[in-house]
Amino acid sequence: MPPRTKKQTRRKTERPTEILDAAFEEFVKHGYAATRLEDVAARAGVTKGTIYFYFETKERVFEEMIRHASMAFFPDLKGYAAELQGSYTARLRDLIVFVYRRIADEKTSRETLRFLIAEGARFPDLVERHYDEFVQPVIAQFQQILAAGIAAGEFRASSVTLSAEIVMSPALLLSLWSLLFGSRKTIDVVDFTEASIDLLMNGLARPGPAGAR
Amino acid sequence: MPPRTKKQTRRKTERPTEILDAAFEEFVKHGYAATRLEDVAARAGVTKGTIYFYFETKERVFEEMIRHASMAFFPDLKGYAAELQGSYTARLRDLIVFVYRRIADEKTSRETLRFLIAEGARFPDLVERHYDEFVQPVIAQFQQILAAGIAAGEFRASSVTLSAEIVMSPALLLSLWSLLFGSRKTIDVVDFTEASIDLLMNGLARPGPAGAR
Amino acid sequence: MPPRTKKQTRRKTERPTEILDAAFEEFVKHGYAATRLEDVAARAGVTKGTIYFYFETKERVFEEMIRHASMAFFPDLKGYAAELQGSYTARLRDLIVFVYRRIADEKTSRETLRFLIAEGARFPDLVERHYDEFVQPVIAQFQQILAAGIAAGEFRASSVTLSAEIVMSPALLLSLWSLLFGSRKTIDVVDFTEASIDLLMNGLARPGPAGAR
Amino acid sequence: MPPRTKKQTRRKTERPTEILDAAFEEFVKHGYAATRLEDVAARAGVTKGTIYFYFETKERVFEEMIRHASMAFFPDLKGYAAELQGSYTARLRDLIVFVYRRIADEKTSRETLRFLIAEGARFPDLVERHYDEFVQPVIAQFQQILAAGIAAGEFRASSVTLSAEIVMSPALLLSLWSLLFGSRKTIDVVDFTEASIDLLMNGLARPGPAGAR
DNA sequence: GATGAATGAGGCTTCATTCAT
DNA sequence: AATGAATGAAGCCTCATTCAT
Repeated sequence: MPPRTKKQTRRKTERPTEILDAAFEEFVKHGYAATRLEDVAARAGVTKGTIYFYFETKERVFEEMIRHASMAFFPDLKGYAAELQGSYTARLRDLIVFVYRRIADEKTSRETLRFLIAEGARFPDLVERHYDEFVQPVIAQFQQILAAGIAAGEFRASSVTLSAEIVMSPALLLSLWSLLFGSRKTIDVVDFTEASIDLLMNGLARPGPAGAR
Repeated sequence: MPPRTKKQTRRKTERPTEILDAAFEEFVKHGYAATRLEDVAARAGVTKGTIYFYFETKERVFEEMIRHASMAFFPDLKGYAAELQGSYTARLRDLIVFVYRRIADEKTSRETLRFLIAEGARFPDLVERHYDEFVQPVIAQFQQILAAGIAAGEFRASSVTLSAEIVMSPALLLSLWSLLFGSRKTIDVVDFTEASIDLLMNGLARPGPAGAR
Repeated sequence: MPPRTKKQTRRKTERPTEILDAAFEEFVKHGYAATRLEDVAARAGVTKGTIYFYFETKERVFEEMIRHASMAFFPDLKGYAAELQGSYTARLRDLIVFVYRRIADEKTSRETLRFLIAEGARFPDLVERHYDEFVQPVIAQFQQILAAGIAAGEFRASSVTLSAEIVMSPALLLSLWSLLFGSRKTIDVVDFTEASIDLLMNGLARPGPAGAR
Repeated sequence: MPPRTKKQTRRKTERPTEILDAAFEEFVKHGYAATRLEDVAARAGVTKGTIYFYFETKERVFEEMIRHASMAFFPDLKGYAAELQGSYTARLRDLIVFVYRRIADEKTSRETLRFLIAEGARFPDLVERHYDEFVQPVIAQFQQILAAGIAAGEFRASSVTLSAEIVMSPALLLSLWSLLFGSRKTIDVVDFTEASIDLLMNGLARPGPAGAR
C-alpha cells in the first residue's frame, strides 16, 4: 500500500471536517459576519477555492459547522439515562451532573449556544434542529425521572407542575456566565452544581417527619 | 420666543435619542455587523451624515444604544428592595417576581442580553459595565435577603452556600428561551415563575416538624 | 453665483451620463462580460463606488447605457418622414438615404446592434424596447410610402407583398459588415447605397412603355 | 480485435467532437464569457479535466467549436453553382434559394454569425477565415452569375455596379431577425424570399418593351 | 485517457466613513 | 445642523487552469 494513495484518500475524506473545525475556531473568535473565509481556509491549510469546492456559501459553512460541532453533544444521552440506577433522587443527581457538565463545561456546546443566540434569526432551521435533537430530549429525560420519582412517592407532588426546564436553569446560567464573562468572573462549577442539587433535592423532598434527604 | 426655536431645540435635543432608538430596532433585527447605518438613519428619519454628526463610528452608535437601552432596567432596584416588608420568604418572593419580570418579560433587557452574548468580545467594556450596574447589584439584593433569612432562622442553612445566581437562573432561562425560540415554543412565564418559587421556597425551608410552607 | 455651486450641481446631474458614456466605450471595447466596472469608473473619472451610487448592478449599467445610447437614434424620424415631398420615388430615396446613414454609418447604432445580438438573451426587455421604438416605426414609415406609391400608381403592385424589411436589408448588411470586418474589408457606403436604390427603384418601377425611370 | 478496443477507439475518436457539440450548445445558450467549461463537460458526459486533455484553453475550445460548426455550411457551394442550368435568371433564383436557406434557416450558421459578431474582436482569425471560406466564395458565385447575365444581355447593365452583397442582404436580415427576436416576431422565410427575388428580378430586368418578367 | 481535488487571480458588490456645501 | 455625493477598503464568490493519481 503506497503511502500516497492513503494520504490522498484520507485527505479527500477529511477535508470537509478539517475545514469545519477551522471554521469553528474562526467563527468563535470573530462571530459569523466578521469571520473571513480566507482565514478559515488558512487555518485549515487550504485555499479559499477549496472551501467552495465543498461548501456552497459562507452560510452553508456556518450551518455545517454547527451541525458538525453539535454531533458530540449528547450522543449517549438515552443510553446514559437508561442505565441510571438507584433511587430517583440518585438518578436525578447523576443526570444533573452529567448534563450540567456537558452544557456548562464544554466549550463546544457553550459556543454553539452563543451562535444560536446571535445568529438564530438568520438560521432558523438550525435552532429548530437543536431543539428537536438536544433540548427536547434532555428535557424529556428529566421529566421522566421527575414523574417517576413523584409516582414512587420519592418526590413531592407540588400543586404547580415543576417543569424540567427549571432543573436545567442553573446549567444554562453557568453557560451564559462563561459566555459573558469568560474567565473574568468565575463561578465554581462543582460548588455551584452541588448547591443547585442541594436546593433542588430539598425543594423536591416530601415534607416528611425528618426532612427526607 | 418664537415657536420655531422651541421646536428646533426640542429636535436637536431628541435627535441622538431618536437615532439610538432606531439603532436598537435595526440592531435587534439584523445583529451588529449586518445592520447598515443607512437603515438606522432612514428609520430615524435622518441621513447617514447626521448619524456621524452625533456619533463617531458605528461601534459608538452600538455602545451608546446599549447604554441608552439599559437605562430603564433597574433604576429602582435599591428603592424597591428597601421597601420590601414582611417575612423574608415574602420578601424573597416579591423580589423574584420583580426581577424575573424585568429580565424575562421585557424585550429591551432580553435583546440587550443577546447583544452582550453576541458582541461581548468586541465590547468588553459594555459587559463589564453591565456586570457592575445590573448583575452585581441584583445578586447583592438576593444575597442580602437570603443571608438575613438564614440569620433569622427562616431559611435553612445548607452545608453548601446557596449562591444568589441560582435564584436568578430560571429568569435567565426564560430570557434565553425567548431569544432562541421566540414565539415558537412558549413557556408560560407566570406558571414557570410560580413553579420556580415553589421549588425554591421548599428548598430553602427548614425541615420543620410539618414542612414549613 | 459662486462657481462651486454650479460645478457641484452640474456634476450631480451629469455624473450618470458621464458614467454611461464611459460605459459605452468600455463595453464596445471588451463586450459585456469582459468589461470591468472599475475601468468604466476610471474612464468616467470617478471610483467604483460612485457607479454603485447611481446604478444598482453591472447589468443595470449596461441596460441604462443602451437606453442612453439609443436616445439619439431616430428622435426625428416622424418629423423627417412627415416633411418628405415630391414623388414617392423621391420620398423613398430620401428616406432610404436618411435611414441608411443612421443605421450603417453611426458607430452608436452599429454597436448597439452588436450588443443586442450578443446579449439579447440576457436582456430581452432591451430587445423588445428597440423593436417597439426603432424597428417598428422605421418599417412603418417605409411601408407607408410604399403603399402610397403603389396607390398612386407610381410603384408596381406585385403579386407578392414587398415588405419594408427588404428595403432595409442593405443597410443592415452594411452595419453587419462593419461589425464583422471593421475597416479591413470596406464597402463604400455611398456607392452601395446608390446601387441599392438603383436596384430597388427598378424593381419597383412599373413596366411602362419606356421603362419608367 | 476484441469489441472493447473497437468501442474504446470509437470513443477516443469521437470525444473531441462530442465536446465541441456540447460546447456549441452551451456557448449558444450563454455566450462565450458566461459559458462554464464545467457545463460543457457535463453536457458532453465527461469532466473538466478531459476537456483540457483535448484543448489547451477555453479560447481554443471556442475556436475549434466554430471551426467544427461551420464545416457543414457550404461544402457543396462550388459544386452546386457549377451545376446550375437554364437562363441566368433561373440560375440566380436557384442560387438565391439555396444560399438563403443556408444562411437564414439553419441554426448553426445563424448562431455562428452571432458568435462572430459578439466575439469577433477577440478572435480575428476566425472572422478572417469565415470571410475567406464562406463570404467571399458565396459573393463570387453571385458575382459570376450576375456578370454572365449582363454579358448575355439578360440583366440590365446599370450605371452603378450592383454588388453581390446586395443580393445577399435579405438573407442576412432574416438571419439577424431570428437572432434578435427569435420566435417572437416571425418573418415568413418563403414569402420573404419570394418577395426579395421578385424585387431583384424586376430590378435586374432590362426595361424591355413589355417588361421582361 | 480520464478524473476531480485544489488553486488563486479577478471582479462584483457592500458599506462605513468623509467632506464640501 | 444636516445633507448626500463620493470614496475605497474589504470580502464573497466564480471559474479557468493545473496536476497527482
